[in-house]
Amino acid sequence: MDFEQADALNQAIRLLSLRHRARAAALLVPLGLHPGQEALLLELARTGPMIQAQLSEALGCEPPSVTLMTRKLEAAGHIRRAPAPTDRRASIVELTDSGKTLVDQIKQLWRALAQETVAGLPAQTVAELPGILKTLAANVDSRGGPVR
Amino acid sequence: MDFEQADALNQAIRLLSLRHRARAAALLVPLGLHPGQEALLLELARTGPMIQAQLSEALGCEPPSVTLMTRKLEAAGHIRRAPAPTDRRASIVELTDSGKTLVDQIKQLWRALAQETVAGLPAQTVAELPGILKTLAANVDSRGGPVR
DNA sequence: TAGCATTAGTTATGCGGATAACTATTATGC
DNA sequence: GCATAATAGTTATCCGCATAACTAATGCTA
Repeated sequence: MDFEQADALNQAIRLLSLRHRARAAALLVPLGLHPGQEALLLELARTGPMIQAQLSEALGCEPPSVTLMTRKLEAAGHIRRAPAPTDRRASIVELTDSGKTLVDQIKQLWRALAQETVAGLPAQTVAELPGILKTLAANVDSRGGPVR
Repeated sequence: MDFEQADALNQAIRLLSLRHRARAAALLVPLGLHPGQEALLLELARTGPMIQAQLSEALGCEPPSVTLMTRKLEAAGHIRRAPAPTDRRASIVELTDSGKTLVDQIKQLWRALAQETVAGLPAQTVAELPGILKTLAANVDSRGGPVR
């Protein structure tokens, strides 16, 4: 692969990242959320209460990031952190009622964003897209990827 | 589109963003660069000297971000900022010799990253990918996009 | 059981990127 | 020609996410 192709790909990924995040941010403003927080709330809605280490793994970000995000979401009243009964190091994170109603709103925005994102693409491409993107993400996964 | 599909897509985009950026960061460490800075240097290499407003437009980020990045890259000796002769508000940014040699190294990393990213995908998919990603990015472009 | 490695979480710090508010300069319309 | 709008850039502040360094608790093993 020559540099032109490589650059086109890397640049496209970078630009998509910026734009998709910016668009998500704009949609989340009415909910008082910042991009990244919606992923945490959706993960809790998907999987149920879990400890921060699991959140960190599920979200694909590092523990310190989870610490700060959970702190802010807790301050906003959307989640609750309770000490884990079996492990005094861990704290269990769960949605509050406020968080649950927020998740419903996020889900609607999420559908709108996805639809907007794939506008104008053939249905087959749209259907294949999540799989392709997951492959790409797995390929560059620093942990467990092609390196380690 | 139902929520499951929308969520799969948005989640895949978010994860790819994180992973691709993290992998780029790891590759750039030996060069003493942080992710995002390589894009600025590559843009200067592509287009030649330009003012910060043009950089902001080309990189798809806001002027304050360019201010900080150029300041750090200038402190590192990779770029130079000179007052524009025709417009006393603007400053022209250009690569130094150090920056030019750095760009050559970045280009190699860039090819390696792109190749690593698309590993295992059929050639046709790889060929179509930049176009697809650009379409996605354009679809969610907040400025000039489907909204304004 | 004593010692040590592992794990959960936090704090400190740094960068990219965003918005808001501001200054300085250039362009435009009357 | 002058007042006003538009543009280039900076500063301040916020958030996500990262690494490094640390504490506290758990698990394992000799």
